[in-house]
Amino acid sequence: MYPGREEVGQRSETVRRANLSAIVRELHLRGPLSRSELVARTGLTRSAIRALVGELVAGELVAEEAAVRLGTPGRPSPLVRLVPDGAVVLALEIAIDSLAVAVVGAGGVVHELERVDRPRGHLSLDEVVADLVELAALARSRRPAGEMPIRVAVAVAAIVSRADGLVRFAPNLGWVDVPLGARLAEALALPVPVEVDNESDLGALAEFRRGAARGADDVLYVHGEVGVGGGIIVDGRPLDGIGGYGGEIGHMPVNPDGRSCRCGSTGCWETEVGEGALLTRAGYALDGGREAIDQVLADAAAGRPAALAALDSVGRWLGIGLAGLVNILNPRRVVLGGLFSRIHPFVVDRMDLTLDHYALAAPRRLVSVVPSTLGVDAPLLGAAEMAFEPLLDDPAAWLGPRGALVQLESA
Amino acid sequence: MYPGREEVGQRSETVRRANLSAIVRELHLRGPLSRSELVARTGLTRSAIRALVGELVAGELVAEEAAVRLGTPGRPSPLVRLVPDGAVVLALEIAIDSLAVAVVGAGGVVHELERVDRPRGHLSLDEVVADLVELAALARSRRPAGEMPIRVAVAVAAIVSRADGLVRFAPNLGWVDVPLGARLAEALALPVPVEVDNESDLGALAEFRRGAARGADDVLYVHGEVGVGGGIIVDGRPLDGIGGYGGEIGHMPVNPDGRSCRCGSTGCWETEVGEGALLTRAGYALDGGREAIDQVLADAAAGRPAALAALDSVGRWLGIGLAGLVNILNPRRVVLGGLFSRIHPFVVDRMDLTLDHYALAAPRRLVSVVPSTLGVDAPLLGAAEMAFEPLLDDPAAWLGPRGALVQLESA
DNA sequence: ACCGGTTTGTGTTCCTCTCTTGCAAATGCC
DNA sequence: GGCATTTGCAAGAGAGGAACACAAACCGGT
Repeated sequence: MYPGREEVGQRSETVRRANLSAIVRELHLRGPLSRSELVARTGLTRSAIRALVGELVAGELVAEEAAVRLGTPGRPSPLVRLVPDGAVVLALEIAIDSLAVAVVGAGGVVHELERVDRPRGHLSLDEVVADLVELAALARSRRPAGEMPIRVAVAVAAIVSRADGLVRFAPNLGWVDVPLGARLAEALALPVPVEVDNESDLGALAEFRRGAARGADDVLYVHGEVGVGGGIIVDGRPLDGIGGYGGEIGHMPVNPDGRSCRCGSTGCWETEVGEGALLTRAGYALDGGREAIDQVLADAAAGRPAALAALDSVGRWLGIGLAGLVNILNPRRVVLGGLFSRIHPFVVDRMDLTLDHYALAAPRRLVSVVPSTLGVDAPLLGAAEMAFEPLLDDPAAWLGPRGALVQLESA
Repeated sequence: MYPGREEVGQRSETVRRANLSAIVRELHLRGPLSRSELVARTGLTRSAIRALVGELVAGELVAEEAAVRLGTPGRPSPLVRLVPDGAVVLALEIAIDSLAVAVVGAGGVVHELERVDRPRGHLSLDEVVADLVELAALARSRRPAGEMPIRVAVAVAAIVSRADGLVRFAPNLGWVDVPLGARLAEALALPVPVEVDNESDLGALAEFRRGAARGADDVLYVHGEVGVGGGIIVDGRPLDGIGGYGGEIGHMPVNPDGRSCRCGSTGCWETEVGEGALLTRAGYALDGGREAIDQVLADAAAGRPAALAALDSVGRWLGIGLAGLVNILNPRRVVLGGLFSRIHPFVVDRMDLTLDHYALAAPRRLVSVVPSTLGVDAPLLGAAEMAFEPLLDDPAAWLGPRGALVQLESA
């Protein structure tokens, strides 16, 4: 129903492609499955599954193992699993306080993960790119020689134009209209595309696929750091918007006569729930970074009134903002990431009560607000998930003629 | 990419179904097309198009006409068009001030349209259903005897649970948890399903398909009446949310310490931009209905300060609310419907300026805010569009064996 | 402990569905 | 009349479905 763009005609090859895609996607998302489970999941016949899996096995993307006996009657069905080294991606992240890189294999296996602290403040594109390239080299050096990721993806704390890999606005880095994707592609010198996306959008994807929002088709991921970012999943698909700028929930006006925001607007949500709001209300200096937040949490745990009051206020404004978003989006699950995940125990009561008041009853009843399960790595893992999309979408393009995994040129 | 639910396996029939659907959908959305244009649009071969169109012609859903000569060289291509009487739907609307019914033919041809004023205030379900049935009978009486709509859809100013046709909350009608769909189906006594949806969601669909948002894949429709409703299109698909309650933008908190809202919350957007806010600020009584609004607009046209100030305030709050929505959704187009369409000339400047301040630069640049082109009929026409979906989705199910248009039982 | 019956699943062959390819004919502008 | 475009038709290729035989494990009775 309601296809987005021009529906192009289908042909026999389309069917095969869609079916291969369905199998690989199931394996990627749910882990190893027996052939008969694949039959049940896809609705295809044994013959078809057999042929399709055979093709994937020949292409060394998946492997079949001896049947596991699980107490069920009948002939055991061979287990089909993605081979973790069959296809890997390189995921990068530029966060406020750290840089990270990961090599992730098909099925979501994290082969390598490196995260290093990063001083806050403005750094040049060159510096950041150089650091990332070094990290990537380190991670890749521990992998089999000659291993080539099928794609590279970067999560960055910024407003990003996905189509061209341009960082539009990154106040924490001091970047405006910076060609991150192109520069990184050049510096990495890998013969594969480099994609760039917002860290909150990718955090949403990761929590949706492998975290706290698994199984929910409508998801809102709210990422608190210095600013507040959001990632939205609608009916299983990321909400990107026309320019890929969707999900900038931190700049939703909730208090139009309130404080001015670094985006130039006034009363944005992040001026009430961001790191700065918490620190200011708790009586700390703004430039304390993570240590200051740690201090606030320690104070709160110790029962100090200033910290508790600050957290209470953040909890209230969290509830107010989420109420609006719940009314607009009617999600099944809201996942709190970053700062919000850390303060969750201290704010949950106030937040829930506020949500009860400000949200409509019907959508409120259906939503659950939970902290992130992937923690700081959510955006990084989301980048990996995004990087796998082309493979999941068209596995045949990655199956070499004689079983070698090669990348075919595609439009 | 990113399929929402379990991707079911595809088979040959799936291909045919998808291709038939693509053809019918193109014809429905773009109007008559030559066979060769269909070839270009779908990417299928002439032979395939020939066979598919032939099947549709045999089923009397489409007709082929003599080629039009348009000065192009080559053999002229026959024009394929949906026959307007081939499949029709019955669309109904329960608005604040009126009831309406339409009989719409494939391709969006409005055969009949009746709208009658309705007194404001609480009416029982029985009364409303009886009125609608009467209106429907009137409209259908002017149509060929024996004509049977393929589906019925109702737009209603309420929070609706689409899945079961339940009206959850309709403050203007005084309804809570009312089984509108079931009762209407019973009273109409037509052997076809009756669907119920929110009038703003359907207005969005209509403006997206045939109105001011045509060609834009990411759309926000904002409907002002007593309350404020919204309809959201994301990448060409309606944003329903998990319970179908999505798009309730009227209850987004924009002024959490402001007035209390009839939904039970405080500072909802509609308390600042709804009809009540406008009337109150302009110094009129709240129960004036449409006449009072007319008076405010007349006053404004005459330059009376109170009316101008009230409109200015509404314009400002419109800009504030839209800024949040633009940041969250990054739409290509925002369509103002209902009350907002009427006051648009008076508020556009203030609204645009406010939007400039409160919205992020990147998404702001890409969006255009325009008044509705379908006016009061947008929700009604949206209901028709929704009612046509099953046909567009699977035309074969509506092609009888010998060319008669019959509805097949489907899961 | 043994031994068929039952259940579940595989392998293989042939069939059907659907679109593509290739060639010849038709049509209308220049 | 030449050329470009499109149609119509018949043969061909790709892909999954259906049916049958067989294999492997569980289950219960003896």
